[in-house]
Parts: sequence; C-alpha cells; structure tokens
Amino acid sequence: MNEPNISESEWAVMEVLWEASPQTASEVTRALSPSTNWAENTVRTLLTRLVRKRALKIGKNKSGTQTFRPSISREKCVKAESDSFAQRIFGGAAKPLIMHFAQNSRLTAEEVAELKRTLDESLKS
Amino acid sequence: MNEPNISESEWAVMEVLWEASPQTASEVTRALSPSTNWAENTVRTLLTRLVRKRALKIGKNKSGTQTFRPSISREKCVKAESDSFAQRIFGGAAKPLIMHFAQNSRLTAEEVAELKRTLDESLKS
DNA sequence: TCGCAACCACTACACATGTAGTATGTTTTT
DNA sequence: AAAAACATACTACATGTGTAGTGGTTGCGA
Repeated sequence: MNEPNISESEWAVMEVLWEASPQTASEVTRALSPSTNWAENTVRTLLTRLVRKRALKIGKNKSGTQTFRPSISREKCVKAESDSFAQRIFGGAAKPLIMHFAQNSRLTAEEVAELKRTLDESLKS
Repeated sequence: MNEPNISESEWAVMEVLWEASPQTASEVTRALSPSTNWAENTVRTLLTRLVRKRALKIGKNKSGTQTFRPSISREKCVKAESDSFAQRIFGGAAKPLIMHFAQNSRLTAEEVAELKRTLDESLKS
C-alpha cells in the first residue's frame, strides 16, 4: 500500500495518465511530446518502470494493443510527495512551510481570501 | 550561482553545517550519528560531493584539520528545493499547494492566526 | 502479398546516490 | 618507539534515473 517513489520524468508520465486513461504508449508519447520531445522508447521505459513499481496497470484495448492506467490516485501520490518534501526540508512542520510559500509567491487578494477561509475550515475538524 | 542539486543524505549534512560551522568531518559525523548512524567515511563521501558541487567550502582549523562550512545559505537552498517541488507536483501554483498543506496538517488556532497575518502581509508588497 | 509503420521485449550506458571499505600518512599515547 | 587513534584520498558497488537504440512480430494499405 505504500506509495512508490516516482521520479521526475515518471511523474510527467503519471500526470498524462491521471488526466485520461487508459492510453497506449504512443498516445502517452504524443501527449508528452509538446513539452518533453521524448522518443517513444523513452516513454516506454518509463511506463515499464512504473508498472514494475505498481503505479500503473496494463490492459489491452479492442485491437489488442497494451494500454496503461494508474493504479494509485494522484491524491495519494501528491500527499506522499508532499509529506516527504515537508519532512526533508521543513522537518515536517507545516507552519514554516506554509509561511515560506505565502511569502515567496505573489498571491492575489482573491487567493489570500480563499486561503484564509481554508485555514479557518481546517480548524473545524 | 544556480543552487546545486542536494540529495536527501546530503541535505542532512548541510543542515548540520547550517546549524554550526565550520566543523570537521568527525564533528559532523558525531552530530549526525544519533539520527543516521552513518560511518564516518559515508559522511566524508557526502562532504566531498558537496564540496565538488560547491555547496561547501573547505578550511582548516588551528590543528590543520580540514573543516567544512556552507558556501550557500539555507534560505537559498530551501527556496530552490521549494520551487522545484512546487513546479513538479503543483505545476508551480502556490495556491493549491498551500491549500493542500492547510488541509492536511493539523494546525493550531495560534498557527492559523499567524498564517492569516502572514498572508495579509504578503499582499502589501 | 510485400514492405512499412506500429508494437513490444530487451539491452545499453552514463551519471547520481546511498553506503561504505582500503591504503596510507600523521599524531598521540602509553 | 610501537601501538592506537585520526585524518585523507581513493576505490567500490548496487540501485535508481534519464534517455535511448536494436531486433523481432505483425497487421494493414497499396
């Protein structure tokens, strides 16, 4: 059940499949190509590694071609990566982390208002 | 001037030296040993790699023993790691990132109050 | 039906990381 | 001075990552 470690390149592949799945290797390659320009074999390697890590499952479409779909939710992975980042850099303390991003991003008044509401909400649980 | 890539183990070493520096290899090892229990040679390897990456500078103490001190500030590194994390996982958008941590950490009322102040402050710049 | 494009399984290979061990010189201690 | 303790530079080696290339099948369009 532990979330696997997903590398940066692999994450790009996962994003494509979280967006829409199942997809074939060439579809994933095409979806990535504007940003990455990776050879299809590169994408295939990443897909294979993600299957080995149990982050993806293989299926087949009607023509018998392999398709890939996530076997873990984006939310779980985001949480795992976030926790590990928070731990590594901020010793697990959420407050300094949030302070950092609050101070280093130019947020709009709207965003600040929404974040304040979210913070208030977070207390009621 | 670009911040070097600092791995997880290396980060632990940097933290020790950001805490207090300069320190010798054995001092760093001792400082780490409660949490990591790494052999001194392991720490030396990390120190050497960090020097090669220009994250540390070598000096000598009065007895002629090598000492190490950071050549980049913790702040800069935290910012670099944070930016890269935000980019990788949240596409660079600060709001969803902060929302995530606000919702997934149990913050105290004090902390929420302080964060709200910080958010307000962030608008006035 | 034949060649070409799509598929797929393997293989490749350099650099990064985690985690030491060895060999060797230097300085303290008995 | 011989042994013990440090200090330094090298070397090692498995696993992870980025980024493909090769070679064999095969279905489909001309």
